[in-house]
Amino acid sequence: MSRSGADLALLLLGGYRKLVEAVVAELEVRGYPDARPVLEFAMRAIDAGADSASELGRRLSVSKQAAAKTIATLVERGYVDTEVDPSDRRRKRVRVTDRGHALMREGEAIFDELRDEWARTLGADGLARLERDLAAVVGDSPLRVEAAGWAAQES
Amino acid sequence: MSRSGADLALLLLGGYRKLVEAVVAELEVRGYPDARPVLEFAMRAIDAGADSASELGRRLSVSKQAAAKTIATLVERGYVDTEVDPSDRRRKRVRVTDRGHALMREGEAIFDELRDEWARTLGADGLARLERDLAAVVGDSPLRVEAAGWAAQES
DNA sequence: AGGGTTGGACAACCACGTTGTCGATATCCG
DNA sequence: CGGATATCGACAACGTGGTTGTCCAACCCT
Repeated sequence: MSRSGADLALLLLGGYRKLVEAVVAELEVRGYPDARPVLEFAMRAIDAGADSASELGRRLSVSKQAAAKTIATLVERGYVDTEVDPSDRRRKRVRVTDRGHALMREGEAIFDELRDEWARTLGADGLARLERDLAAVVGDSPLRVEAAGWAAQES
Repeated sequence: MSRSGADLALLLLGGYRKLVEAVVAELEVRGYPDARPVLEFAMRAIDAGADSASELGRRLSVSKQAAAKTIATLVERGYVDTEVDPSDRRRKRVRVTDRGHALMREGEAIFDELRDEWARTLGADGLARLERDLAAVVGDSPLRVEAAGWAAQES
């Protein structure tokens, strides 16, 4: 029944976690043991044009330092590389590598499979309604992924 | 439209954050500047019978050490107190204080107000459907609140 | 009595975020 | 042209909420 507002929050969080944990787990199986949601979302933003730490920070509504750290681990893991911008030598241009793109493709595929599963239990129109209602209520607010610890450990 | 599975995840997370951020912000206004979601949820569990660190850890699907830390900060802030269990001197019984109960009441009230707001934009039946669908899809899985950093700073 | 299990404490660590400061470039403007 | 100002990235310290691992004391069972 879930009459309480707090339960509603938990339900929402539960849905998110369910999805994302499944994706991370499946990505691990498919050869990306170090995929983390933050990294996924950051790569999306980078690919969509946030090609520097400061810019990435802005897009993700996060400090540029946090963005820089994320980029550092992305580079470390080979999902992204950087080169100094010849037209502005302060900047380092960030680009998603082939491996990075491969990861993104896999991630999207898994996400979509999961969504299809939901569509199966809710009905296609049920899912559409869920998404519409959710969108109505949360608005198009900036993303802000983070949600840090949620699945930091594999367990 | 949000056709992608990843967007669905973001929508869910967005909903959760929207709710919880508002609650924390409002609690701050109402005189609980140090209320954190983890604390709220932990208090609920304690009040519902998880009266020791180990037990709380189990209920929240979290290590007993993590639970102990949470209890420590709860004690520090005066929301909870402990006493050794006379019938088992290893245990420390945890109990929510009056101030803790007050906080919980406020929190619930705010959560419910927010839920009412949602009901206003979605319609009562729309919200009910949302909750039902969500419950169907996430199941009655264990809570696992955490979602750590999400609002660690007040900004 | 004596061994296994459980509760809590302590320490080290990880992931992700924050501020603050700094030097090096770019840009704007008088 | 040249100096003030803004921006970029780096580094450091810290906060929050997790994780392991180890340890001792207390409990329970045979």
